Amino acid sequence: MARLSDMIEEFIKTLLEESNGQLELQRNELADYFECAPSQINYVLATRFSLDRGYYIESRRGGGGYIRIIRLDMDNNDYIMYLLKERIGNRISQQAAEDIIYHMLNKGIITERESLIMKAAIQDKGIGIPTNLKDNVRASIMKAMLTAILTLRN
Amino acid sequence: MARLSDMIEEFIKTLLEESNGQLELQRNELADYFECAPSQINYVLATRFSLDRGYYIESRRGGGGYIRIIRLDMDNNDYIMYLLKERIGNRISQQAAEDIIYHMLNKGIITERESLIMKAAIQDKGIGIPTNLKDNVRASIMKAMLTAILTLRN
DNA sequence: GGTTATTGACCTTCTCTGACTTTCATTTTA
DNA sequence: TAAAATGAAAGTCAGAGAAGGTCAATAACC
Repeated sequence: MARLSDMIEEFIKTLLEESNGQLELQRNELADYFECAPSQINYVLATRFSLDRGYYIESRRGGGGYIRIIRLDMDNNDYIMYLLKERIGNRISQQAAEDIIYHMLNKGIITERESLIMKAAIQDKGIGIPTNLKDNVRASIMKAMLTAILTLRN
Repeated sequence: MARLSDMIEEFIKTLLEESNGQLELQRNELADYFECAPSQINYVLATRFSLDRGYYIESRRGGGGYIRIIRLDMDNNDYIMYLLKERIGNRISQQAAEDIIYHMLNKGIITERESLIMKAAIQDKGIGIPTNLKDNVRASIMKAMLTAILTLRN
């Protein structure tokens, strides 16, 4: 018997298919439709539409709130996906991060201006907190920026 | 666009466009037009036409009262210098930083791609350390990125 | 028995309203 | 004519309402 999560996953994927890889939905509406708890939707999003699986989620609370699901183009972005899934873990040094940015510039994934902004954001000086945490913060920031670039390329 | 606030924001921006960046309006009139509470107008002004987003509000109460909305048009380099030297100190909230990035995008100082990268770099989620330090780290990163942009433009 | 799924209670954020306050111009009154 | 009253604005703020988020406890599955 098909599990609820699977059905919701299928449903969302169909919608994504119909809407060119990007869609907005209302959490409560969807939960009503499947007669389940609203938090069930979060579970499906977390387990089936994670970054690892090639999706990016944005949302907004309050009146007029929404959840936006974006399918990322994994095939044309395998280098970035590799960076996100394997190369960058919880920590990364400034040198390593700069090397990655340099490489992305060379491959034409980002512009020179973009490379300068990114380098500024991951500098030791920029981060300005105790050294033992810097590499962790840098890894977070780096991944957040890379994810932003992924959503751009669709 | 479901939200009333967004509709009012759009409306005001159209008026501003037509009137060369400065306009006067009557709060109650506008509230009547949108069939909402007058204080809704204040909410829109506070959240969408803040100083960080590049607008300045003047008003006068009593008979013949008005609200004047002024779009700020500062030289781009001066604006960045103001951000670096005055606006951003040791700490800045995510909302304020996002408003500034939004404003820079509107003024054509940065591209949309650059704005997304910058927003990613200053997200609470991206920074991933104890809350009490986030605003400090964010301020550092923001200033580092702005400095990079400033050097680019010379 | 351990992993995966589901729910519900509680939290956070954003929007919108209404009651109350303040300010200013005009008109009335002593 | 100066002070008081009136009316016409705009401002403030707390609270209700409308979304989505989190997490721990339980249930279902393999």
